[in-house]
Amino acid sequence: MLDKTYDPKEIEARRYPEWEQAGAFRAHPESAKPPYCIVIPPPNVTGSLHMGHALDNTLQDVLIRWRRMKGDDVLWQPGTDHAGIATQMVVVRNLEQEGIGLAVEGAARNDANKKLLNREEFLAKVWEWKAYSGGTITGQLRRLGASCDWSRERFTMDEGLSKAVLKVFVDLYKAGLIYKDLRLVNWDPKMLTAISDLEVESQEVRGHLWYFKYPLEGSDEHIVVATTRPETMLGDTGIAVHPDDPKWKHLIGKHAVLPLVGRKIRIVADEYSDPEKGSGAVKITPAHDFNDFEVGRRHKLEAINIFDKFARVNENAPEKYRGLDRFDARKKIVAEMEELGLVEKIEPHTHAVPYGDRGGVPVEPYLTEQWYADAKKLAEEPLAAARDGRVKFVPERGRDEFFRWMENIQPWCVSRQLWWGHQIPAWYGPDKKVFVAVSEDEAKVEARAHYGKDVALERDPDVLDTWFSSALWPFSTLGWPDRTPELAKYYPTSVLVTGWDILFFWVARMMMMGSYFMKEVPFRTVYLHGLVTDEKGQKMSKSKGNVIDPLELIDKYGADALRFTMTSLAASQAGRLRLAPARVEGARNFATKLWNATRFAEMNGAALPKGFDPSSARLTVNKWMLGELARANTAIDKAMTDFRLNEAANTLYEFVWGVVCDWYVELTKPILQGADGPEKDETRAVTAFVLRETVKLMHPVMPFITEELWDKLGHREEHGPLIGQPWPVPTALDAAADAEMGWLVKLISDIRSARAELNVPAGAKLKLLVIGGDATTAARLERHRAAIERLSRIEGIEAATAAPKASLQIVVGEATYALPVGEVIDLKAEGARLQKEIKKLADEVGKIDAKLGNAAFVSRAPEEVVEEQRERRSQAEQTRARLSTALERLGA
RNA sequence: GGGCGCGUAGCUCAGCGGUAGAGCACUGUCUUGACAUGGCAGGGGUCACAGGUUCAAUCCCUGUCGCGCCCA
Repeated sequence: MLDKTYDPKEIEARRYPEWEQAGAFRAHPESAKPPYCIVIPPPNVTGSLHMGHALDNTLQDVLIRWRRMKGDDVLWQPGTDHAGIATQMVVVRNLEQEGIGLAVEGAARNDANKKLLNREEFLAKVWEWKAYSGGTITGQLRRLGASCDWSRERFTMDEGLSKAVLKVFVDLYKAGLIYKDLRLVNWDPKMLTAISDLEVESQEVRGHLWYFKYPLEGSDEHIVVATTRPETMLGDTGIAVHPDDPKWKHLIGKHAVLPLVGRKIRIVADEYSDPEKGSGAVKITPAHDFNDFEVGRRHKLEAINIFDKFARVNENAPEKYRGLDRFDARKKIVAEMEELGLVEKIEPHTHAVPYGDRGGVPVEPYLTEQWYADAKKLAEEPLAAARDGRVKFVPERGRDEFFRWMENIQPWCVSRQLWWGHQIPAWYGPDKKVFVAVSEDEAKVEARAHYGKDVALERDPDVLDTWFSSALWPFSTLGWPDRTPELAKYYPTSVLVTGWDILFFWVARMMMMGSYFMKEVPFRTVYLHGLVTDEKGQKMSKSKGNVIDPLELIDKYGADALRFTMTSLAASQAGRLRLAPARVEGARNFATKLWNATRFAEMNGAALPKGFDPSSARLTVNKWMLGELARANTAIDKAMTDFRLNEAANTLYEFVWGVVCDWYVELTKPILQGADGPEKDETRAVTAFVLRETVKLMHPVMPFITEELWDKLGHREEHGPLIGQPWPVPTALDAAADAEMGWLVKLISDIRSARAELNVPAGAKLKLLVIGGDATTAARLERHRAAIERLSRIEGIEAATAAPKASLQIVVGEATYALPVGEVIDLKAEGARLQKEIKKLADEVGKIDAKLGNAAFVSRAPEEVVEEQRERRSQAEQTRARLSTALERLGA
């Protein structure tokens, strides 16, 4: 006997290891079954599960478990990401707590008392941290129920994947698609590394626009430039004005003298300068602004780098500013310009400032040599694949977003000045000549060939962008560059499930690398979902204190409840998915409901006879139930196929609660609790059958409770665990049974409503008099007598010619039903109720008449629509007429 | 500034040419032998606003307003 309520804790803790140890999650590349593969978006190895993971991985697991039951050879490829910059940051922060710093060149100014680690020592600490916390997130994914093939778990820095990274870098270099270049890069002065365009977030900042007067050479005149960044004037090498600007065009070709520095700078004509903005004249600092860099190049202006890597003023500036932080330098410069009377005015000004997404400080455009990948070239094939449908996006507008990004893509800066990551396989000779090779030995061979002798080589200290290795994930995890059976069978993978937020970071780059190295896009479908936010639509963050921890929800309501909630949340077209914790509670209640329905079945001897054939059912209620099951089955398959997982969840909810529990269980109680015989046997069998199939249909969404019930129902003994069972195939529908049950449900509902509205005491048992019922109705009433009596609290059903005066009356189909209530009834209230019903129907008839009276409607609308309106009118009118009769009789 | 998405019941959201739906909340009622984490019944909506297309618009088109996201 099942317990009264479902207790997820113990069951979840037991079931998961059981599956895993039985190898239920294993892929079988050797099998003849068709492949279905999803690669997990690898979470940060040292991270922990948040709501985004819970959503993303629930959706993947639902698809995976469904396809597994459908008979595919399923591989859900798990693994973790070394997450270079994020992990390095965490470890650095941890070390700081212990008073340990990094021995980064030039950084020691605040670190006098600190113990400093060199690269090797630091990496040892990171690996230590990984060993300590690396299992956390995979353990939490297990708690969620994720059925990944853990025997194949990979890590972006494990040996095989590192080998893939090296090969990719070297191959792309040799193909000219990776190159080193000196250009402006987004520099994070806190993390002390270059970052890619994508890692820059612009934020609106309320700042100022300073109007500086730059004296003209050999004149008392000034030219006024407006800037949001006064400190960069130390690196100004020119001034740009619009060629047609009447205010300044006469100065083109002349020179100004840069205040505080004394440098002579040229005034150039360039359309970049907007006469409407600021003063119309722009100071040009080629080394510290992307636009200025372009202007500088057009006019051959010198690029003077005035900052060091900490964004402190360097030796290229006048001595008194050296060593100042950029913001201190700003203050000092503004003060001095004011003293010199060179500040014309200062306006408040709101503008976008680029921030590093990790370091959280404004990034500095910084002139350095970095490694770049030719993203434009690599994007060609993915773009073609998206255009011709080799890769599909769900929802479709993902494709447009993808185009928008890929068609305007810039070179991808792949080098990072970090220690944690894949060190770039490039070695430099004494003359800085670079040798790119998969190993130092091979680099040496190349160097020997070049120099004609052995020389000392020095390896490039930089590491690769984290996304470089995750871009290879769909094939590196399958064994590439080796030609493994896994690679042959599972690539391209079936679907990639991820959030909109990493469409460019990750999805686009996987498509680039996959297309290039595998000659085929890495997945057939990209399924994108929104971001989970709190109830108010606010992004969850520690600082706001609105973080909902999925593990707490699992503790409180069970993993299945969380999964159900995530699944029913999934389809929103909005970019954000607001999570109301009450929904999780509702999902927990749903699990309890299913549990109790099973408990009911168990208590009533539901059991599946060997070889039971559902098509042998004779009772209308059972035939109908089996039809409803088939309907749900079909709807769920359709929803899953279309990636409308919320619809699958809603279908399950409505089916289990609204159909099985509310109606089938109640309708069959008289049979199950009545006399023994074939009807009882059949109903017990159908109940057991329906529950067995229901548990299968629910398994992808709620794996734990369903596996438990499957076992408790005794199926495990015979067939093994539920996770490996074949998915149900819908059976045929029975239209006659549907019609009859529709009638029955309406009859019972109408009686219940009338009773409740007239405040007939719930316990009062009334007689049901049938007036004007035909033979079909008589037969139906007879067949369902017990159910009607029980569900609508009736005692006795009899035919009659007219309703007694004091009775409730309802109309269902061709018959009128009277429930004599004697003194209990308030005749006025019953009259009002009937009048309300009549008015509703009359309104409907009126509306339909208006439609049918419209010649354009009748002639232009499709025939079936017109016919349907006529049919509805006739039904409504008949019912209205009968209710009017009933009302008259009440008054009589 | 450019692009996209969203404004539907008190709240969170489905629906997206032809009877407006769910969950939660709310009201009444019921401790009936599966379940009070429940049953039964009910109230609540000019589907943001204004035009247009159509026989017919919550749904398609245009514009306005509000909110959000992405890109500059």
